[in-house]
Amino acid sequence: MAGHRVTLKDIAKMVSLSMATVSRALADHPDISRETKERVRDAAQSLSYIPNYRARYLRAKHSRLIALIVPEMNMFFMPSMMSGINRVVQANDYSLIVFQSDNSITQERRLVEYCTQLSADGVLLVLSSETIDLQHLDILHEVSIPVVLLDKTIDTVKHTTITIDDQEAGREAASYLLERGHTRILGIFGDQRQRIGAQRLKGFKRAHAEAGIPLADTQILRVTGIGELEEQLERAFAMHPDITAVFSMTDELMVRTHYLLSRRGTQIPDDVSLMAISDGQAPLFLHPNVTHLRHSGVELGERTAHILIGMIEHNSDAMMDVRIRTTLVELGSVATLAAPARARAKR
Amino acid sequence: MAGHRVTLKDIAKMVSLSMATVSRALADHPDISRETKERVRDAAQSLSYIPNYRARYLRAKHSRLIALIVPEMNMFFMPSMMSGINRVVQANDYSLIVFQSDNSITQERRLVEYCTQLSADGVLLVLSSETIDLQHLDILHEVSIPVVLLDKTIDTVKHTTITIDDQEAGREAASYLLERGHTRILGIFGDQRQRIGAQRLKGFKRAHAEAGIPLADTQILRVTGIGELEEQLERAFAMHPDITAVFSMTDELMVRTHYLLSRRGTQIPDDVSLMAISDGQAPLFLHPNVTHLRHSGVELGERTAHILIGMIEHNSDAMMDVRIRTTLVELGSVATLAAPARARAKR
DNA sequence: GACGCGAAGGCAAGCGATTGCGCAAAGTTT
DNA sequence: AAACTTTGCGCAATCGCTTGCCTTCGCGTC
Repeated sequence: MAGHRVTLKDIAKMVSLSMATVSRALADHPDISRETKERVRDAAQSLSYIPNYRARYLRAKHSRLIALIVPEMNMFFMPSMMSGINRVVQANDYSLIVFQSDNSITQERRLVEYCTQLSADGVLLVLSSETIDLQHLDILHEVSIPVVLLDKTIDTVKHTTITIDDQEAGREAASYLLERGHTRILGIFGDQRQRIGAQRLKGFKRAHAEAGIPLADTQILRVTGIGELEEQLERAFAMHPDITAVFSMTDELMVRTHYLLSRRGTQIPDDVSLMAISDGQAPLFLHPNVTHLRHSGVELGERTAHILIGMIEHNSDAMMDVRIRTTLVELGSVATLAAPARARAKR
Repeated sequence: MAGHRVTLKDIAKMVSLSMATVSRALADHPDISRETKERVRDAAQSLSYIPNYRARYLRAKHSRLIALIVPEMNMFFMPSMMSGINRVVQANDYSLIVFQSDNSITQERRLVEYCTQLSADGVLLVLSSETIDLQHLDILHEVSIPVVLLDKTIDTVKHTTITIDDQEAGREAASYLLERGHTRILGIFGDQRQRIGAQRLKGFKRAHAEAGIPLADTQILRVTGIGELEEQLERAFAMHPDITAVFSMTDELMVRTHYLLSRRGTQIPDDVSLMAISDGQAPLFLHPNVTHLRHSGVELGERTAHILIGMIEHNSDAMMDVRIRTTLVELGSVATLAAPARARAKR
């Protein structure tokens, strides 16, 4: 019907004023008289005028767009993280535009470039599994678009990063189990090329070292595809019949482990205890609920978004490296074993 | 460093040509000579020129932005749906900008308006639970922005809608159970004000009617908050000790039901069979894997995005109503009961 | 030699807003 | 009454790019 969208010009024509005046009137600029403002507003109303933000932003040289690039949408971490991000992004009048790199560095590169072309005001990046260096982010720096890396990342001294305190989480989990008398713990880890996996494993090992408990390399599973888990698990149990606890680095690994354990008839926690690092949802719908070190995806998302917006608005590019601590949530999946180790823990 | 972004003007200056020529050269316009094109391209290279899409789009009167408004990011359906949407959106050179309405109609309204201000080329909308009419979408129609409703929706004759074939799914699930001899099935449903819940229930009832099996209203749980489930479940089992199967309308309800059943020591499927409508992920990490009617979030997302893009590009506003069929995935959570009902099914 | 024509580019008007500066009329000051 | 201030508004440039139409030039044609 309309044909063309109503613009300032149309309003200007209607009230016989210049576009400049109309613009200022709508913006409640002090230079404009009260009555003029009213006339203009009425006209805008009656024409059902809708301001064109893109034109406005073009002129203002920003976009109020924040781009989020994720490798994939998995059901465990992403939703809560995105929810957190989106909440603060929206609250600050930005819009979130999300891209998937499908874990391809090529895609990731393309998307980063695309962000510059769209002149995003900032970008949030969860690295793809193929990403091993950060050169493709230089272009963002050149056009001074701030970027913050979150969750999955690699070591860098040039970019602001915000992650779980992975190493500490790994350590705490293992300590928790060790303190409860478990001296043979099976650790299930993901791809070791990712920092996240490497760090959690490091903490896991450190806890053993600190407690003076030996840790065989065969107690550590490095699972790159969820399909491998079953076989690796069986082998580990065969090799170490004395395993009393299993630690799972992620939710995905945890639910799968829980399933496999249930299927082979292993009782949790009577036969084997289970513990994980989790964002806290999955542990609640597994029986028994699994004790975990909780990292809130929402919190990570919110903090990240805050930081990015801070960088955008203060034009700062101070680099920081924030680590979010996890909190222990004790549910029913860990048994406390008898005497010896117990005593030591109490000492 | 740069101070200002390199623009066509800078290139024009560098090669002493007009902006128009530079623009055409970069666009490989036939009016421009081969050598000029090369000179221009080289200059663009050396200045590391980045085209400003927003300026281009402003001029072209479109945005290549598709907005997706969702009520919330839950872990079950959203990730796969968004993944599907995003894949086709990206493949067609649009960008997806996502908003959360937090299940608030006020927010939803605001966001829809925001879409017009950003001049999104199209809107994908998953209705908030508070939405009971679609007036707030009229504004989209006025400025001719196509919109398609998906998943959670309400009845409408004015808007293109794409959903699971909910009623049929409910019917099939119940039939499946009935055919296997379950004559006392507990149905767990969500909020009945939502079309999705009402339809699935309708199908559930129809299956009973068709099979001539009585269905007490107490066999139907209407759960509006997941917290209510436990109590309702207990009450139902107390009232109907002869329940042999439970049907769960969604993943969320299903995992919770599975958990509660496990906790009370109910064996699946020996004591009680479990069946659900699901997007197919959760059933795999529960033990035993649960038999379900699968609806692919990815597929729904992809089809929806395709349709919307079609509407955008062909400027069509033909209204349609597509229903996606579910497929049965038989896993280990349903037992087949003995004689009587069996016989009837075979007949 | 007048004419036509294609090739290669430039002019300038947009897209829809914002904003520095200028200017006239009205009000204040001295 | 001359000199200043306000008040209220318009001019025109600008954001960065695209595109319809015009111009210029060289060349073939009759």
